Amino acid sequence: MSVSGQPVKEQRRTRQRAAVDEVLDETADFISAQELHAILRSRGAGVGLATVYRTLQTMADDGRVDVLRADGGEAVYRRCLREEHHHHLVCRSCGAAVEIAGPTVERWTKSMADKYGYVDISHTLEIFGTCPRCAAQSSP
Amino acid sequence: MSVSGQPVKEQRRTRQRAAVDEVLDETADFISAQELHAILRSRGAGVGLATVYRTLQTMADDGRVDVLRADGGEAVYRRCLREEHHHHLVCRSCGAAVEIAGPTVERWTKSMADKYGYVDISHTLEIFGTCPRCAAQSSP
DNA sequence: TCTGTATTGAGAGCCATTGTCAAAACGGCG
DNA sequence: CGCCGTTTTGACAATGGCTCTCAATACAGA
Repeated sequence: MSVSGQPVKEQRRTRQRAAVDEVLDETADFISAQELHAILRSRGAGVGLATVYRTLQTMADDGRVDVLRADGGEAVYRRCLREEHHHHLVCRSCGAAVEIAGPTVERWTKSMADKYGYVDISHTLEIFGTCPRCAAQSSP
Repeated sequence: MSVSGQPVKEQRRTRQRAAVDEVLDETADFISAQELHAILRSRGAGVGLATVYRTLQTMADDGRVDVLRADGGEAVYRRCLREEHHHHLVCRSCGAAVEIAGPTVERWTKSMADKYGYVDISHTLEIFGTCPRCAAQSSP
């Protein structure tokens, strides 16, 4: 996936999509579709849940947001700064994330795949931990 | 998780748990709880779905099976050969997996975490691709 | 064998996510 | 500016994975 360019079909500018975009811009942490929907709702912006899901999905397909699975398997989204492929160092407690690139890892996965004859490779790598701020709060 | 030892509480040997164990032994690929349940059912061994879930979950907690999330977020399980921490090269098409260890990666994630002050680190890394066998079938 | 406790299982329940489809919103065009 | 074909939306139903409930049942040690 996301190997080809971004020959995105349509893409009308609508109030709903703008709203979702806005929330993503303001949020530095990974959030779920449900949370995003709740924020919009509390903010008065009426946007249907289905629309939030659709929008996030489209954005994810286009590579405009990053997706990863929370512990329970729930999908969480985040607007990323760097366009290129990268990974995250995510705070288990507050969701704060740092984007990191790992040329070493990329090379390593490639060599492993080659070694075993696997083709059309992709990979997922996320690091979870407790960020400095949260760590400080729990043991002062 | 799985940092501490395995102070597993009880663990009675039951027909159901043995059945699940058996299927896992015979299966080299990652399979979902639902699939495992279907296999048991087709085999005549009556084991409730809830039990399959519970058993797999317990095994996962004890580190006796590895878990990872399929594309749709569904959890898939597999009995692993090596006890220590490792990763997988998984076939997107048939689920066949190769276990691989990556000292380089372990070191890298550790250094990244340190760099940003994150503590109590854990990480997930899985490589997906098409195995030689499946690749051969699709373009002969 | 007896007994206290761990385990099971059928089914209800929970929750994230997707499908449906008529009504509403876009945006290019005249 | 209003028209129109197409894209989007959204309320709600429907899926599907997974968990909870709790009475019935199967262990395992005495």
